[in-house]
Amino acid sequence: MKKNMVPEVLLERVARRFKLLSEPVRLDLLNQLQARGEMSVQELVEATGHMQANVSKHLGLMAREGLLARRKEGLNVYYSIADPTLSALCTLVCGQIRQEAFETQDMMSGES
Amino acid sequence: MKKNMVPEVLLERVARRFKLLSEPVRLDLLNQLQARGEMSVQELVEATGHMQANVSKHLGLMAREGLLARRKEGLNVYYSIADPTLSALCTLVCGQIRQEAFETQDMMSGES
DNA sequence: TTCATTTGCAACCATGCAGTAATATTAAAA
DNA sequence: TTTTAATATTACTGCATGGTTGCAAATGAA
Repeated sequence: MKKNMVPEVLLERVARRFKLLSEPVRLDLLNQLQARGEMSVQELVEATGHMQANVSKHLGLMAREGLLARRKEGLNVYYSIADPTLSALCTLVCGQIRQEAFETQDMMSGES
Repeated sequence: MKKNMVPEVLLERVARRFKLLSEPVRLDLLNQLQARGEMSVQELVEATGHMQANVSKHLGLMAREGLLARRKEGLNVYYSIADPTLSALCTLVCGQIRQEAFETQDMMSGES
């Protein structure tokens, strides 16, 4: 019997939210925005070294899904983090991964 | 220039961790394990209604990636949650999604 | 031994999606 | 107007992976 039912639609929404965070390029973009605040597409392209079309695609997706806010000004489009839980999520996962790395003597360095 | 560099390998590990949580079936299994503790494959099949081969596949993957612990006893194999941050992650995302649903008058019911 | 139960594995198919190149769109500047 | 810059979109390719089927392996019971 099905117990502890969670509505199918909620499972799917949660899964889709996690899926947005399951790409290194998107995490890289989010990390930049977290550290430097609102940035234009061009700034993000320069900061991360990824191709413009790819950056634009990922930013547009994250904005459509509610993770980012979008503001147009002249030729530039500025993106910023809109989901207040993002940093907490990444901090949790980063911490756990560092912990696992520590336990297996497989150390890593760098900021979250 | 690349600023606020995060090691590529860390980005990939974080992405892979989020990816594990980006499937409704896996979230369903984790939810059962969170609510009822250690369970056998068969119990999880009955509790969720998914096919045995599919459940086994997802459980094996999550165990290999460190999310679950695996214990064999006779014919049965028991899985349990090994990553202590899982419930916090799901709670954060569920809460945010409920908040967004509330803000858009698109209410949902059910437990996390 | 033979049979039944539980679990895992291999092979297959279909879908999704990341990356890229080329082009389109928009807006400002000359 | 023409040109230039910034961003988005389209079409395409290739790869990863979720679901299924069928079977194999392991274990215990008859």
